[in-house]
Formats: sequence, structure tokens, C-alpha cells
Amino acid sequence: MYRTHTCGELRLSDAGKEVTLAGWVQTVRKFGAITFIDLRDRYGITQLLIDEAFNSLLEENPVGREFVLQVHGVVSERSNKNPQIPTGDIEVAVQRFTILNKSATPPFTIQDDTDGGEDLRMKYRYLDLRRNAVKKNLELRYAVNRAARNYLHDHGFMDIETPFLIKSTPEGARDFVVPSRMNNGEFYALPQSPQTFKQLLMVSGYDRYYQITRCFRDEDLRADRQPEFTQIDCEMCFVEQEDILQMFEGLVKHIFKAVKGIDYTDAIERMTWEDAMWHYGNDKPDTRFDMKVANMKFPGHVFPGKKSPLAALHSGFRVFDEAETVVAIAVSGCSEYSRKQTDELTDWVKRPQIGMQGLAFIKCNADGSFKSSFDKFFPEEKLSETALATGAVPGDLVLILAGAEERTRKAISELRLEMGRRLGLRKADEFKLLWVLDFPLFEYAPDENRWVARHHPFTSPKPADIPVMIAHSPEIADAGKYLEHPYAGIRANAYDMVLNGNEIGGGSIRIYQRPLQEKMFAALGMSPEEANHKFGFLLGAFEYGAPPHGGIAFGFDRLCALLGGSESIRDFIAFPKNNSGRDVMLDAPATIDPQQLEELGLTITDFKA
RNA sequence: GGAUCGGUAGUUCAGUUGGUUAGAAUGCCGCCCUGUCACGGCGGAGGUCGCGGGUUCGAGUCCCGUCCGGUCCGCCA
Repeated sequence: MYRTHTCGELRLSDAGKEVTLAGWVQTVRKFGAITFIDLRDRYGITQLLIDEAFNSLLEENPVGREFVLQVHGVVSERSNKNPQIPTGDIEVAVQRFTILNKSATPPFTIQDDTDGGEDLRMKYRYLDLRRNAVKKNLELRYAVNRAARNYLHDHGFMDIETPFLIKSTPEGARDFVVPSRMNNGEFYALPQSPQTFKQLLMVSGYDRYYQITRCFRDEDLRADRQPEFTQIDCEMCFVEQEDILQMFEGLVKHIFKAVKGIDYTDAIERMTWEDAMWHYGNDKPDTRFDMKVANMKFPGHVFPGKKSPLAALHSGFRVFDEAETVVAIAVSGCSEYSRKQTDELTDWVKRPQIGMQGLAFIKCNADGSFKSSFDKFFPEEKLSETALATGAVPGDLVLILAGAEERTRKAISELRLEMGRRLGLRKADEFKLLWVLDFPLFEYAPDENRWVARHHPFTSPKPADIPVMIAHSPEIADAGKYLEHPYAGIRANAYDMVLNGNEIGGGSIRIYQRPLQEKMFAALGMSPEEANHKFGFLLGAFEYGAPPHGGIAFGFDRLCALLGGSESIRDFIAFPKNNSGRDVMLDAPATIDPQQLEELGLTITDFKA
């Protein structure tokens, strides 16, 4: 037996016990004749005391950081206690120890506030994982996993594994591709999600399915995007949208309670996609703070039901008059911004990533007067009218952006988030959930001049919009007027769950009837032959009693990161890839032997050796 | 595919207008220290300034290229 106790469990009540511990050396503190060693394992740190009588042991067997020790000794009360650690009342007076393994000096310190940079920590990830900070994240991940499984199990969901070696479908993200040795010249693809399999399981009658499983997408990465990532993937039979919303609202609340101890008792707020775009310029708004977007001017067909408060306003200010869209936000308490500060904000919106030409502003002074960056074009009552539309009060700074609809709306959304951040309105310990509903079913792809599925091609339209889809063909005569095509107004039976401005889950009620699925493929520009080649198995399954069904998938890594208060998902994945999709520890991807290539019937024609 | 920031001691970083021998902290090594827990004190070792080219009397510093890493845009049904 290597140990009788872990390094995290001994307390004052254990004083006098003879124990054996095993672990890693955190630090060695030497004081002439006596030496303290902090011994660490997954469970904590226990101080070892090697006193005068045993000091020769240490001289004969020098011990350094990260050495693996087995020690035998007696638990004793410390004369100087350390209230900062759970084992701080005791120490183990060592009588004998064994160096189970030596360690080279680690390239960075194994501490909460390590001196190691990201790159180095990834290269030596097995050392990084010894750090408390990373360990806490993996523990949180496991807690979320367990909470999800418990909830889903309790609600009759069954975990069923689906294959990783499947067929490539060029719709959507790029596939990772795996060559087949036994079928030369042919390739598997790794799943972007188990989507079609879970739908087939519904056809098979497994009416509540879940899987916490890996998905693969060969697209460029971000702090919150990895080429392989984990989803909590769920599907249910005989459900409508409302059933799904209820069930998974419950799941997320259960996770909050189990993992963070948070009672999220309010019903999760719901918002249509159109309202999200209208009020926040964004389909995943951060609703922790208000600062809603005021729409001064916009093309009517984007928001057919909306009226702009200042649509009729003719300012004589060309920046506004010639813009497709004018939007504004009121930033609380910032009317005293200096020229330097407003210039800095202007530079911020001019950055290529935002891409605005400039920034107009109105200072709503405390005395009720207004001062704007475009005073000579606007009489004061129009400034007041504009400010009023944003809900500004004296002391506020109204920021106005003008330009092309899509870009401007995106920019005001970014500006809103940035101002929210600067004003400290995006608190890491506050959690605000939101359902976004009624997404458009289709999106227009200008470069291909066709409709693409905004969610995926298995998403059902809103029942009310199905006749529109069936009645019209997808052809777009004038690409510039695609918004006037009936398909632009078709809404999807789809829903996203948003947490603090991050999409953490999304799903839909699926199409389950062959004719409608065929119509959908046709709407996406797929010929019947093509549809049959790619998705014949699904169309076939729909011939044999497919039940109504729908589901949702949560981004597990991202959910964990958000619950852990981090923007980056890397520290919540044991062995993540870097920004270029490389595993710097394994140095993967890598070339393979010519023999392997030959077996696979592959020739590399163009690569930088 | 694009933008942007960075690459200097094992590590994290500083390095002025281009100017003598490139610094700090930490880690590492040695000596001292009987109550530390970020121990402390003294001493020491440690550098191809990512790589290649250019400008210059002179380059860590300026220019061009390239590689690596971070962040973002495009992309991610």
C-alpha cells in the first residue's frame, strides 16, 4: 500500500496517528537542522517536518521540486498553524521516506500564479494540469457533466453512442476527413454533430436520447472555439418547442444549482430573433445590462413590422441622410467625456474589426442642454428628440452610428458590449439566461446566390410558414432584392439559449416528413439526386413512421468556461489545441510514413516540408 | 484569406533618440539559518536579443522578408 491517506485529508483530530503519504514535492524550505516539505497531490497539500534526528536522511537523498515521495511519519499538531489551508493545523513528522521518482526542474513553477506563459504551459500540459487553477477547472467540468447526466437520466433520457467515422456532407462547416485503407480512395468524415444519428434514433423510438460527445469542425479557431469540442446533445420525440424549452430550461437550472449553488428561480427570458436584432443588434444579446439600441433609421424590409421614431427626420446631415441605418445607444453617466475620450471611442469604431467611418455623439448635459458632434446640422430640439429616442437622461452620452444596415447593426452591438464592459456592467459573477426564438429559417448566400439553412437543413419551419415554403420556389431573380423573396420571411422552429451574451445551446423542432424534407433540400439548391446521395438514409427513414421530434445541443466546453468565469475554453479542456489547431505537446498534426500513405493510396502533391 | 499585438537569461518581463560590458524579478547552484508556509541572508552560474537579409562607423532598437505564439475579422449549417 503506497499511502494510508491523501495529502488533503489529515486534520487535528488525526494527531498521533502513524500515516503514510505519497505525492509530489511542492516546495522544500530548509532551516539548518530542520526542513519543511510541502507534499502535494490532487486532494491538497500536507506539510512534512523533517527534524534534526532525521536530517541526515535528506542529506543522503536530496529532494527537489516535483520529486515523487512516499513518506512515513506521525501526524502532529503544528506549533505555528497555517489557517490558509485545510491541513494547516497539522504536519507529518517524517520518520522515513522513499524517493519514488526524481524530477527535472520544471520549466515553470507549479503554482496558482505560475510564471509560465500559455505556450509553454501547453507544451508541458501534464505539468500545467498539476496546478490548482487548472485542476479546479477540470473538476468544474466534471461537476457539470455529472449534473447534466443526473438530470437527463432522471428525466428518462438514455445515453446512446453514435459513430465517429461517418460520411462527409459539404453542407455547413468543413469536415475533418479520414482516409480508408480498406476502401482505397474513399474517406470517412468525423461528425460535426451527431445530428442525423439522433434523428434516426427518434425514428427507432428511443424517444429521449442524450450524449455528451465530441464533435469536429475543421474551421479556424478562437479563444472559445476548438477543432474538437464537446456537446451535450439531446433529442426527444413527440414534443413541441414549448416542451423542449421547459425541459432544457430545467437542465440548465439544475446545472446552475448543482455546480454553482445558484437558484435560478426566474423563468428564462424569451425574445424573438427580430427583437434581439432590433433592441441589441445581435442575435445573442448580453441581457445583464440594458442600454438598448434606438433605431433612428433603417430599411423597412429588415424589420417589416417596426416603425422608426425618427424615420421622417431630415437632418441635412449627410452622414445620417445617406446612411441605410442610423442606430444609437445612451451610455449612462458619460456626458462629461473629454475630447480625448470621444476621439478614442471614434478610433475604436474605426478599427478594421468594427469598420465604421466615424462616431457621432450627443452629450446630454446635467443642466438639460445638449452638445453634439454635429451641432451645425441639427437644431437643439432635434438633438433632444434624438436623445429621447434612446431613453437618455441628463448626464448620459448618446453614441450614434450610421452606415449600411448589417455592418452598422453589428457595430452598435459591439459598441454596446464595449461600453458595458467599460462601465463594469458585465459582471463575471452574474448569470443571465435568455432564449432567442423565431430565427429566420434561411439565410441568403450572395456569393452562391442561393439560400442556405441558418441552423441546419433538418430544422422545421414554423407551422404557419410551411405553406409559404411549399408554395414558392427558391429562385431569386434579383439578388439585390432577396429580402423581398417570400423565403426571407420564413421563420424556423428553432431556439438558442444565450448566457451573458454567449450562445451556449441551440436546437430546433425537426422536419419529420419526407416531402417537406425534400422541399427543404430543394430550397437549398440541392437536386433530388444530390439530396438522395447525401441524405437518402434519412429520407428513407422518414418513410417508416418517423415521429415528430426535436432537440437541442449545448456547447459543453463553453458552458463550463462561462460557469468558471472565463472567456477561453482552453483551460477547461485537459489537452486542448492551440490557435492554429496544433497540439503543441504532441506536435500534431504531423506527416506520416510513406508506407502509410501508400497503404491509403494517397500522394501528397503540395506541402511545405 | 485578412488585421493586430508579441518573440530579449530556465521562466515572466524592462531595455530611452541607434552608441561602452544587455538589466530586474523569479527559478537554478553553493554557503548560512530550529517554526517556515511567497521563509530569510550572502554569494554564483545563466543570453546566437526567434531566424534570414538590408540600412549604418555602429542594430536588441530602424527597414524588408520569414517562422512561431496571442487576440480579432472572414469562416464556424
